[in-house]
Amino acid sequence: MIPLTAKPLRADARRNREKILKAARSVFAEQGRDAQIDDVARRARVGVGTVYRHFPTKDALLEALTDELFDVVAAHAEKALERDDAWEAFKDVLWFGGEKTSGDRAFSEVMAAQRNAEPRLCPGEVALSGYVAELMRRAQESGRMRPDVMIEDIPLVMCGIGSASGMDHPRPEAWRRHLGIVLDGLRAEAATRPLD
Amino acid sequence: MIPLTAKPLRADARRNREKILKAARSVFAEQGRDAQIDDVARRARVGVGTVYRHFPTKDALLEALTDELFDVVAAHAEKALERDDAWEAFKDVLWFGGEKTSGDRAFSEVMAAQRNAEPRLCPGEVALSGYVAELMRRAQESGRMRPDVMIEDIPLVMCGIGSASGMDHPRPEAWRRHLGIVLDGLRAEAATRPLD
Amino acid sequence: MIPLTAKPLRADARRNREKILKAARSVFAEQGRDAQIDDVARRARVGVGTVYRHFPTKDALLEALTDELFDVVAAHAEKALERDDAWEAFKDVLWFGGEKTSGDRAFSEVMAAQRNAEPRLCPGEVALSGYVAELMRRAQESGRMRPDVMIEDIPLVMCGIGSASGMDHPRPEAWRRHLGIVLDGLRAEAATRPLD
Amino acid sequence: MIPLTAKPLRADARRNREKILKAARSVFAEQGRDAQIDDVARRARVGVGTVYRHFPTKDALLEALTDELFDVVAAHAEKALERDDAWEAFKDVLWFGGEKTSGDRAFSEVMAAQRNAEPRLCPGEVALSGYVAELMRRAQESGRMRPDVMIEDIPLVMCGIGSASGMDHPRPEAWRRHLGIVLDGLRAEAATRPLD
DNA sequence: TATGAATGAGCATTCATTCAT
DNA sequence: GATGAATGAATGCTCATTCAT
Repeated sequence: MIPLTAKPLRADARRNREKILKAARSVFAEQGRDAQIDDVARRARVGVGTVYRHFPTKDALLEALTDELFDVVAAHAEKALERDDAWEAFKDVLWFGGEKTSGDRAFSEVMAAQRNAEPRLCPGEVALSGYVAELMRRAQESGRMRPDVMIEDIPLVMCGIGSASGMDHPRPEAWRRHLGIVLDGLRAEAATRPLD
Repeated sequence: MIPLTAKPLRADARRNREKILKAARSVFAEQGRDAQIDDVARRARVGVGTVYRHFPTKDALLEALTDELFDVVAAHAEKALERDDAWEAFKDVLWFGGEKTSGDRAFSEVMAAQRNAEPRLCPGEVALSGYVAELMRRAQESGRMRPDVMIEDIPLVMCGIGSASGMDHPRPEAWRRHLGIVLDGLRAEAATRPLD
Repeated sequence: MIPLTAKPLRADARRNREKILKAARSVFAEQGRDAQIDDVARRARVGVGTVYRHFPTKDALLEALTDELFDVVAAHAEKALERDDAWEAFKDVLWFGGEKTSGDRAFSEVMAAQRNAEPRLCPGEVALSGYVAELMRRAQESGRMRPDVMIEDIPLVMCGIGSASGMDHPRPEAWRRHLGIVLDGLRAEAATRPLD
Repeated sequence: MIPLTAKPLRADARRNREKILKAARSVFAEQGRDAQIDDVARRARVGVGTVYRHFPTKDALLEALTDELFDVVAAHAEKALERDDAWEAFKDVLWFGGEKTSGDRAFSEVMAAQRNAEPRLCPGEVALSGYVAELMRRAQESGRMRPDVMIEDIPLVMCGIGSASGMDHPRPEAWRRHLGIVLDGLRAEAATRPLD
């Protein structure tokens, strides 16, 4: 990730890049993908041009945010693989993902938009998918997770959580209750009949 | 609802209104809330002006669609109240809601957008909420549904299902698997610990 | 060209289209292709949207102007074909073309820009080219025009004339003197040696 | 022209200036005056700032290129004054000018743009104009050049040639054929009637 | 009343120029 | 001096909404 020849000027450029990402994160989380680049620039205390120097299009910026999210959760999942109790590890990853994802209006919108176009898979998403699939395999082997769940079921769970984005107003704990229910439904003992 | 003085021209006006609603339904379901009014008009084989005569703003049209959806599901829920087995009735309502909701890109988007504004409650939603709450009370009383679920948890379930909208491409049954898991998690036996 | 079913509303729409073309003609002639669509709209006393309703992009508008110019000159050339004296007819077409072309900053700029992309040939240009080629063939046969000129030489003559666009300030007759010289150079007697 | 106090650093500064001019020449010749300064800087392997240190504005850079061109041609014209045959010398200057000018998209664009603003006369252009005027006087005196041509007619000839810039794709010899025709039209014998 | 043309605020993006390093 | 990141005014185009026919 870190180039061997770190360029000196990158110091303030990188700082700006971070400022922009941070601002974009909050602006898009609050207002969704329809938020304006000018708002991002303003909140980052930076000119629009600077935003465009770092991210060639609005979509590129949105992708950067999404990718970053996946990277963070993937990193968490990778560590979780080391735990002995796969089921607990799996749950931990979902809770962590919920923490990072819920309340981010743009995230679910971007995910949704992508499905209706080409489902661009960023590296982080691929990695995350692999880690979680492995955790699920182990958790099923240990008899804790119901055997009929597939990795394809997980994105839906995350989307459900993400859809609680703006819901924060009344009850920020809403997604936690939701994930609690889902996780209970994923237990081996919960299965009343095979899923489809 | 029905005006006392039924006007004669109402015949083809109502026909137009239906054409518009039908067109809007399919256009918004396919393209989400960003779809253009012109597209709706074109698919309804009607001028834009006519759309605006029936629905003063785009949001009003979107609301009409949402309200209608709630009305349909509420009607179904009202009938479900007559069934003996409250738990089965409850499940039936959710399956029915999923059927109506999934695959409608705009529905979840509208719901999401609304939360970040004033959470306008349409009559149908209020009614539906009441019916489902009653079903839940009975199902909990009968010991089939976990006692710590609240009516507030249900919208999230529906949102999760709705978020599977565009997902249809790969697997149209995705939302069914998801609802299956959630319903299993809602059973009394599934509860591993109280929801927050 | 004229559709059999003339639509009624086209009345004011066509009027607007003409207003826009007229305004565009003068704006682009004065300021060149860098003129702004907003200026065109303002001069046409019309909203920007209206310009875009009639011409989907700035380039489309520019093309419409160019095409129109070619159409007019082609029509003139077609009539010129009926004259007995081909050489006089040929000269007449060039004088007419100069009249229509000189002083139009955008015309030469568009022509130039096109050469560096795909040399889109509009119907009018194709037609004009055919008529002029025929006039040249006859004029050469009659011994009035030098036999080594080719139709490909003519666009350059017109470009030369067009390049006198802004020159109007000092001497609006500049292009006439230029064309006079060129025409003399095109006479059979003028040839001192074959062109390349 | 040469400052009295030659500064030491001038060595690599001048080298940079040359690099920039060379790069600008090719970039603007290829892409016309709409080419970007960043492209020039990149091709010169220099930062944008360096370009701006040497040329305060884009227009200044463009002017420098034009001036240089005029200087070169003026120098050629000055030498041509020494020749005995003024008509041959005159033709030689035009051929030389064509050689330097054709294929340079920016040159004609700049010339055109200038006419619509203040017709800034650079020293080279003034000089060139003087030399060519003298050549014309002599050529007319010798009876080889038609007596009704004026120095003001020459820029138009050069513009015509320049307008063949992008035309190179199909036929790089296009401008030569054109100049051949024009020169024939400038001969005394060619005149069929006085120019205007 | 229906139509669809007209409107114009709004937004993404570009690029000449400035300035901190 | 050189660098290239930052700036932000400028511009092409969209689309919800209005209104003349």
